[in-house]
Amino acid sequence: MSGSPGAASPPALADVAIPVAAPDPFTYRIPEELRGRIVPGQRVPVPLGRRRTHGYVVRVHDDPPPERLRALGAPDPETPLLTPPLLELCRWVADYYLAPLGEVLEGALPRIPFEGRGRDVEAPVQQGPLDPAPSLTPEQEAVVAAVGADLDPPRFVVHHLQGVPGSGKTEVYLALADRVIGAGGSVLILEPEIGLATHILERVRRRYGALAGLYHSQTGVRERRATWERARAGAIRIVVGARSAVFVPLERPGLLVVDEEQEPAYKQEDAPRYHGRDVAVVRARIEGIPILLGSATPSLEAWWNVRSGKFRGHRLAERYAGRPPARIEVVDLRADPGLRPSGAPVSLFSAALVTRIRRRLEAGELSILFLNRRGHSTVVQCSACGEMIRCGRCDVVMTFHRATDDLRCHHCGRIRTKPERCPACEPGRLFYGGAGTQKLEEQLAALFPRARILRLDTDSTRRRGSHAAHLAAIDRGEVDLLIGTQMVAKGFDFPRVTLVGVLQADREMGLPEFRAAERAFQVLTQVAGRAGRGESPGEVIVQTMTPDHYVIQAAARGDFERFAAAEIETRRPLAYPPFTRMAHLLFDGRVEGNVRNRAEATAAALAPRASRSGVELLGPAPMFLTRLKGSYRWHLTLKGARSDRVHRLARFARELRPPPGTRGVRLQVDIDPIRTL
DNA sequence: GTTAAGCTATAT
DNA sequence: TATAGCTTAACC
Repeated sequence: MSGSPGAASPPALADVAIPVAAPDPFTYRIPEELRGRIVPGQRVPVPLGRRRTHGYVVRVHDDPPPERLRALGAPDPETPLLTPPLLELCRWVADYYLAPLGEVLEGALPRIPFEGRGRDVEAPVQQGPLDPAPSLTPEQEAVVAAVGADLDPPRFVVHHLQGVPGSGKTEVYLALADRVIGAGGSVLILEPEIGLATHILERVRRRYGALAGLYHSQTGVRERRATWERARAGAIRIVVGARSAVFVPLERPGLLVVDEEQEPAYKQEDAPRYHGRDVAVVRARIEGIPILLGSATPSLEAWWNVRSGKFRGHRLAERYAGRPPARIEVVDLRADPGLRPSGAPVSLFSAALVTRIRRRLEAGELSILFLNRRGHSTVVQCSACGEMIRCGRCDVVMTFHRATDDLRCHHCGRIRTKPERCPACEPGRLFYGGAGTQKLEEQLAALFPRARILRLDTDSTRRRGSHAAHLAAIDRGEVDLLIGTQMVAKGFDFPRVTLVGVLQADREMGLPEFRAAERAFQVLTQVAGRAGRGESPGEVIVQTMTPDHYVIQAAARGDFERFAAAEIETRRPLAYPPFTRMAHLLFDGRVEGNVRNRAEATAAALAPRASRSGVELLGPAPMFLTRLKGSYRWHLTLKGARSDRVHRLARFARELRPPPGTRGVRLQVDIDPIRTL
């Protein structure tokens, strides 16, 4: 290459990240006619092997080229799809989560057709007068003032708002949004799931009309692209969305909000396995703007960061309109009079719960009964030989479904017709044990034959639109008893609910994961928060076999501090997060021996490096769900106080060449894992 | 992701 | 010995 220093000719090479599972970008030649017109962030057509595909320019340069070099095509569109800060953010995601940059970029952008000059789609302008901003409580004002201080001039600070359910966190977000939008900036609000994002958007629309936009993976391609383009152009100034919205371009970004920051749904479970909340924090840092994380039950990590001064913490302790928090009563199922000698409850209901339900029915109020298990019977077992009906592809028992009169695997979806006799010992009779929402519905109907019962779980809301239809029926007052899985625990605001019954609180704490207790506390608090949002005070009954457990005790008192203080002391001696960072290595394949071999070989290669760098290596061990969808699963966990060292070891493991005897085994690396079952 | 090359189990 | 069926490595 000629390189006369003064008259620098435009670079001749471009690194292009292609959405394939290749770890590094590919280098292409920039043809003469495109020299000087190629910049990072552009999408370009490129040849790869014998086909033509597209990629994203991530760097232009004149470094020594690789042996083989092919030419890229004209960028389309010419305007880069990624602004420098978003490209930097995607680079960080690819590097931190060990994902190919091309795949990160592809996932960060909506589908934009080639040659399709970004025609601006008209926003649906419906809308009469907009809602005025309500006046805030002094508590809310104080938070707005504190966060607001970092808006102008903008400064990267992580704020954390802990507010009891119903304390008006959303109003705080919107008051801050008012300021940002008033000053010509834009705001991004992330919600953990699509349903919540849609729900919040309705509120935001009433306030900002066409300035508001919704963005998530299930909005149609057209709408998704339209929102993306309008946000980039500054026509939409407040975007509400789920995880993937963290990559939406914003004109003059002024504030990021992550609502319900503790929700595990922020973690994407397939590659790239990023955490929406954590990526949002990095984006705020890159953009140099404040970010506000909100929660009723903060993640232990966030709580710890507030304590250690890394985040600025704020509180909302009062419930809206001075409503008292629901009264929570813990019922010890072991002491219930209706127990069998074996200790198993005869019915799912304690006498206390039945009394309360009856009272609410008489008063014409709505009760929610929470059981986090769908289906009818969670285990079908032979009463003669003890054999349980298992999936065969997964290492789990199958659940009996009454509606379809069959058995289903909740992990792979396999359906098996209901056997009349035990498949193992023939004469044996089958016993339908364990309760899901369908059995609960049955027992409830037997107890209260005149009550109007609605069951809300993934089975009853599978059909498109049925979820909304059910919610509408509740709104119209056509339901007396609402049964549900965690679907009923989140976000929705039914003023008529005055009683919440938690059927099996212990269910939530049994999983062999270090976050099980945290998760249980969050779910219990959330579901309890559904009670007493209207005029009448609420009441919560928590049925449990372990009334003294610290999770139950703290949840019953609505005392997050008490929970966190206890939980942190269980994590400290075991060196779990927030004291450490983790990386999870999952090996899976059809041949169990090979899976095990690869896990063991990887562990052997990692062990000396791990001990040298102060990282703890757990395993190899078969996973809790050892077999899933026909694959065997083993895992290794890396745990250490230094994030960079844990990360480096995970990268090393990924780059290891699989030794012989490990054919057909896949390795999935998960940084900061949430689920490790 | 896609493709071609390489390898193994199984048919011929 | 041929071939399908699957895994691996490379793609710039």
